[in-house]
Amino acid sequence: MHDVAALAGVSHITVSRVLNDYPSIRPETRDRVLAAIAQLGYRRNPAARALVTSRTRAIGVLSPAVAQHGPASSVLAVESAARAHGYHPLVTAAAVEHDATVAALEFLLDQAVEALVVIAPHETVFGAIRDLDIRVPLVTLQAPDRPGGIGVDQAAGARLATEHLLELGHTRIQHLAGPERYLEATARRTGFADAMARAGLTAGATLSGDWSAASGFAAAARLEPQTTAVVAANDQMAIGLMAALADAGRAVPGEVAVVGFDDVPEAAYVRPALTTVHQDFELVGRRAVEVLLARLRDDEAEGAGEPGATADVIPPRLIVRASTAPARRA
Amino acid sequence: MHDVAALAGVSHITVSRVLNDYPSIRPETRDRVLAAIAQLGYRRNPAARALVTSRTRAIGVLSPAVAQHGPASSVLAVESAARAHGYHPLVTAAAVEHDATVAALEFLLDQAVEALVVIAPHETVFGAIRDLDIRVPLVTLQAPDRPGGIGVDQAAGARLATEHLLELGHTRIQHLAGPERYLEATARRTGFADAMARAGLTAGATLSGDWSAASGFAAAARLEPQTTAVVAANDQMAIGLMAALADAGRAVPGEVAVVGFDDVPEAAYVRPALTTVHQDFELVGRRAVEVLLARLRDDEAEGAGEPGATADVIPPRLIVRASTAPARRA
DNA sequence: ATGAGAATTGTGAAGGCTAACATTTGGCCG
DNA sequence: CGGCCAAATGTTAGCCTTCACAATTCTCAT
Repeated sequence: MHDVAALAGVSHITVSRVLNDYPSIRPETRDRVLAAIAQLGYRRNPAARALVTSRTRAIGVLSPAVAQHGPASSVLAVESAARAHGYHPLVTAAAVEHDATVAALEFLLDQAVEALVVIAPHETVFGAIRDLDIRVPLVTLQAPDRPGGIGVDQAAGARLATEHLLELGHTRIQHLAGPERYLEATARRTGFADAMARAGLTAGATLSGDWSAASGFAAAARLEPQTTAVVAANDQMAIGLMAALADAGRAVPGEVAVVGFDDVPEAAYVRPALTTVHQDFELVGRRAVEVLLARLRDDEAEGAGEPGATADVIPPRLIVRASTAPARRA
Repeated sequence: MHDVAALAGVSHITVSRVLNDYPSIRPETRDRVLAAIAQLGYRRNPAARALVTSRTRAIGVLSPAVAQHGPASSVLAVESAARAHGYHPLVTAAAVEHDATVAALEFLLDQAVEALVVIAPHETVFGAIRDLDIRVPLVTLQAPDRPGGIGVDQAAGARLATEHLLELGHTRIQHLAGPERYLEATARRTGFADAMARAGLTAGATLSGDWSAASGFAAAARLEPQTTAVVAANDQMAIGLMAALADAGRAVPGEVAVVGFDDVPEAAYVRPALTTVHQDFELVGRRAVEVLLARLRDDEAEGAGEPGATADVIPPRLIVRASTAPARRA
């Protein structure tokens, strides 16, 4: 910076002002400085900047350590939203274990992130958050019923899926749930149970998987004989389940109708095409960053009067495809 | 840090030494400092640290802006490898356009990353790299034939897939290629062409898609009537293609055999299960970080004597499933 | 012209940390 | 029991920015 100033024939503070779009700078001076910067290939040192402003402009992102569509989309959305606001994301993946989660959060906190986004949270994360006494704004994605939660209403999505099957005349329905500790999994299960209860029906036993197609495949063996429809907690498991049914010679949707959740890009291209619940991950990510930045601004303005945890609920959308059909009359 | 020092009854430099595992500190002193740190919940300011050491310990990751399995896995692998070495990743997604790529790289460089990883590079990236005069170590993933490239041998993978079809007796084979500007796409296309040429066969017209299942689906319409097998440049397109074939009542693999690429988790659970080429993304990511850190160490040791661009090639593996079968005799 | 006020630029300090050098403490040998 | 060396700890300065305040220059109305 010193060199730039010398080359442009100004003081270092003028360079700083040009860099920060300070209003009252003579255009000619600005040009001279800009030229010097370009000539020298100068880049401002973010560490020095962060030191003096005490703002890192970093947002920590805690994501599950899987390459699945949902989390990956969320990371992407958060990333681009953050960047659009001049922030940069520090992405860290962690397994579900308490220690790993704590370590990952510690890592992010050590980097002095100004805010945190937790994607696809599980119970452990909340424990870790409590243990750590986190002082930065934090949102959790896809758990809109929790304080600080933002995302698609998971329970509503599962309800939608279930009601779709009910409307088709199904009465013997089972739920293929995700791992218990994931908030998304429990919310979806609740939504399913709600819809069944509301219809005055008793659900079949809950099957459970680990989000993977393999676990959906395995779950098929535990399907009850009278079941005519399954609400799967995500598309991967639904796809695995359909594969197992196909292998067993049981027609989908003829004998068993299947609904997924997430609307992964492949959902429309498996056969039969998967009826599923679409989530707007892009919007969720953008909204999360907006909320975070707003809270950051509030903190800056004055410590008190925090608006608290404004839950932000985005409605899901049912996409009907070929994997669901009316129940055959008994 | 000052407060910690006061509480522990030592000077700030001793605190710094404890934090940095400096050898000669009396164990008792260390414990006292550690206790003070814990009591105060003190965290070292990374900006100040970076300022004085002039090391940010940040690695920039440029990834394509898609939530697909391949890139997502690579990001994840790079992330965990970097963290294991005390670095943190700055992930930035960019579209393929030149300007977007330059902007993304500029962004990373502005954050003073010490090294760069470019995932799934396309031609534009190399142009952008040239334009920017990048002075930090850089590796490109999945383009092992380029200088600084690390990854699975894409051409070899496509060759493997093609040879598998040839062994099954297929002679009328078409390639469903990825977007032209992606290095992975061209390498795979080359591998396919090689294998065909070696077998003395003429390939059918090259179909092209954009990596998506939808584009694979659309490509089915352009399949030549005599074609009995297709080598798709990725699994998504293969899945889309199979869906279209199923809709058209053409049996897979009976009438048309299909091979994919990537071995996405769903590949084993579509029906027919997809024969594909497996890549060890985890290993690629780890290797990339290792190479980068080694180069960083070398730079530190002395400017000269750089080992140059050590290309690092990882072999792919063919996974045979149900979507390929012997060609029917003519 | 001349002074007021605005516009533009400059000076000095500080932010939290580590490196280099300086000092103190403790152990051990003669 | 003094002195010397190594171990342990302290002092000072500086990394590169930005902020607060200060000084200069310019523009006009009088």
